[in-house]
Amino acid sequence: MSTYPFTEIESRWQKYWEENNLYQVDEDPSVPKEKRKYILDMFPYPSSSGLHVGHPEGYTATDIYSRFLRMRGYHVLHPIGFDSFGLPAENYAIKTGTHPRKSTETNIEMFRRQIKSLGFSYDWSREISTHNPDYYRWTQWIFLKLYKQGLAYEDTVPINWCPSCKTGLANEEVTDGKCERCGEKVFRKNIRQWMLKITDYAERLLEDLEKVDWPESIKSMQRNWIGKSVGANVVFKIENSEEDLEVFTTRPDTLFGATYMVLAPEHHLVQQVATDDRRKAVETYIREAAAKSDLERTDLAKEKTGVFTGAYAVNPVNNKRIPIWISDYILISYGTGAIMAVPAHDERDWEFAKTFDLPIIQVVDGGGVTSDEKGEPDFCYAGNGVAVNSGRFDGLDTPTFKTHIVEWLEEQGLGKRAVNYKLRDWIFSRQRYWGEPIPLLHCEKCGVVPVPEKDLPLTLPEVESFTPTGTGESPLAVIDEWVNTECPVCGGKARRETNTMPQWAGSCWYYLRYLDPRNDASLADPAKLEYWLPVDLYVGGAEHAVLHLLYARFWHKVLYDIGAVPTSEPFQRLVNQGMILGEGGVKMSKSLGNVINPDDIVRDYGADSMRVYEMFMGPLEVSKPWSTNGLAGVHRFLDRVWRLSRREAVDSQPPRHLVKVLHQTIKKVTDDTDILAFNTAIAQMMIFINEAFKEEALYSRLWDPFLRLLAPYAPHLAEELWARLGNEPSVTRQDWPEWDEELAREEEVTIVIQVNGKVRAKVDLPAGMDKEKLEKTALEHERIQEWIEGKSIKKVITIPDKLVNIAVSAK
RNA sequence: GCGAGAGUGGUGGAAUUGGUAGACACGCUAGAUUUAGGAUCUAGUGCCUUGCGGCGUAAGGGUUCAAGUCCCUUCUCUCGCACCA
Repeated sequence: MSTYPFTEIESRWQKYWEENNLYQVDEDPSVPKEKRKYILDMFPYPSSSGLHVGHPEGYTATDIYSRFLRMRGYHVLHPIGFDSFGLPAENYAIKTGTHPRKSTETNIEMFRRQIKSLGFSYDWSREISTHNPDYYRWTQWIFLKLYKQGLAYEDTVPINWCPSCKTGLANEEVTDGKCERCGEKVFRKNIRQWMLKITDYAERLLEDLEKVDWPESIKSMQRNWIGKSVGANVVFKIENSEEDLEVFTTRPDTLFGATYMVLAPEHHLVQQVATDDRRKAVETYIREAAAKSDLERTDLAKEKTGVFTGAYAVNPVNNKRIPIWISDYILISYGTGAIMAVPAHDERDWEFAKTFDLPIIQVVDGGGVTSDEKGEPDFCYAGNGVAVNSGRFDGLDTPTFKTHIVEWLEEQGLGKRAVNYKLRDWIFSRQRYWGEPIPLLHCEKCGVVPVPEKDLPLTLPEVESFTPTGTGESPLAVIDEWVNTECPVCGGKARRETNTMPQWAGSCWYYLRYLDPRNDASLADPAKLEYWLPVDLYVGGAEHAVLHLLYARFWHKVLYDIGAVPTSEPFQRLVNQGMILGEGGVKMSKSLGNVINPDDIVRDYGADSMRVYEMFMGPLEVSKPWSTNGLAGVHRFLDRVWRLSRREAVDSQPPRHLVKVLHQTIKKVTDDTDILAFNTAIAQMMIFINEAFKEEALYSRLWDPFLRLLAPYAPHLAEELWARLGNEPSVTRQDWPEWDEELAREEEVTIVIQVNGKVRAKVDLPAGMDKEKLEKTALEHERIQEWIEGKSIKKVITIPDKLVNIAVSAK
């Protein structure tokens, strides 16, 4: 393949950019707020396998956009760093004995080299790594703020325990009942944990989604995850008991249809209400439920199970006695851990009632519910409708009934409006070594005591073995000289907290540290936070929709509440890049052997080809398959640019049609780059090159602006050709070209002539011809005459510069 | 099941407010050049048809002079959630 000397060109300009600190940015106060842009990539976890082709996709997009903005006069902050705490490095340490710091830092070096080889315009002076004590000092500082705000608490809770990783996992790290990292089946285990009260922020996390410019799918996933439900808590009396039974329902309008109650097996009243003759069955059931994994409990396909407790509750609306059951389809962690069951109007209750032959009473007329011989409906209707069998409420529609019944319950002191969220508090402990130590002490006298801020960072001790103890404690627990310490309050004996933070901690606030990465007095100078925040564009994978992006928003809001950041949301605009699949549209994976290594691409085709190809594949947001042929096509385009540049440059007036294509190209590339439609911008540059290639000469008046357009996309090649044109570097410091609408205009347009909506002729005419003239031309057209002959013309629609449509009817 | 999104040539994908469907690229075909080439250049390339012409944007219906685009119904695929009362 004929090819231009990309290797030499690329290394030359990368060196030049680095030596001249071309992309370093400051907080110049003379730059007005609207001319400052913060363009952020999701920073990578430096894995041992190096960069894959998915990384450069998002990184190239933000790089092109950053370079484009700079050329248009913006002050652009575009940083990068590494999310360097986490399990893989620790698992590697367990296997090989290599200290995670060592393998992590080796991996970071590899990533840094790979990222630099693609010519991204990062401000490397701001690089950070989350495992660095200068960084995690502030992660710990934020944790202490959370603790002091009452947002961190200890609790012994059943957590998802991965027997292979020997650690607890957050709900979000469990997929299909299996550990997201190792695939091992997860089961429940009670362990003392540090929890963060993200639930306190549920409402604001939900509401503020309105304020941000994010993909609707991500917003919807977050809403779904937060899972707000509005309904009522209703109190039921228990027969022969002092205790009341409170349930949460979103359908208080179906109270008259409640035919039984169900408690979660873990509900605190179960033991009390169970009658002696039922006690044995109840206890057996509780034991069985406890032994089940979460996966077994939530397996939808399985039959409903449960037992009757022997006790009865009283329905407050009609004083009917209804039996109390227990079943594991009721979750202790949601609502009150108990429900009123309305089998006629809830699918789950319906199944349960059918299994155990419990009564079913229809109370909502959905328009089609019929009754069987027992007088019970023959299917479950969960929608809205008109109330029936509900005493004086009969005839009310569902929403009205809900309002009325809640008012009535509140008057009677039997219930009140209630809101529930699916969102749970965040289990913030990991029983691992390679994470930020939680900066707390357990003092024999004072209880839990925070490490004084002046003693931060609380650094990780050196250990011999990274193997988890498996008891639920981290490897830190066996380092006596680290664990045993003095209480800073009373001076007595104290033990350090041995749990570490989960991997999400460091990534919750890294975008703040970029603003002031070497500050050792605060997490960042408030003036710098004020200068740059919020992030104007954040690009990364959709896999972080409810993990990183929800946690980061939560921390940001806490920091906002204590006055540490000036905005209520961190990321104003979010774009998810699509996945890059292997050739043929299958997933890229090691086992399929179809993984593309960016190093190979850079070596064989060059960084510019890699960049332009990844942007040319299709829209940024969608998944698309890799194609080496497609890559070669893009490389061919850059090679043509190179060969064109070798022609003799002339300063004469270029032909009109080329000037026109150039101005059309400037317009299209400007508009498309602005909306991240890089694929169509590149297509337009190809059109320009195809046209220019037909000329003998190289017109420098066209070439200069074209190179500016090319610069964000293929910065090395553009830089080289810019210099060869006799200009001083750097092209990236030049102004973005302007187009002239007049020069971009087509003077001749093809007019389509239709008869009854079908194209019958096409004519080339001068642009801007008026309607009458167009219509006349169309009607007189020879071919059209044939089509309309002997027919009567009903209507003629004329769209200037586009078409003439003649509607005729047969006569 | 619920929620979100998507279905356009052999392939990746283009198509303001409804106004020439298939830009650009890959692949393919033919030719030129070349010792040769998977390099380069030129031409062609949605399907059917010798031609006139007809048919074409998942399927069916509707609105309109005009529908890939708007409305209704159905199907398929991808992603997320999943007994959350």
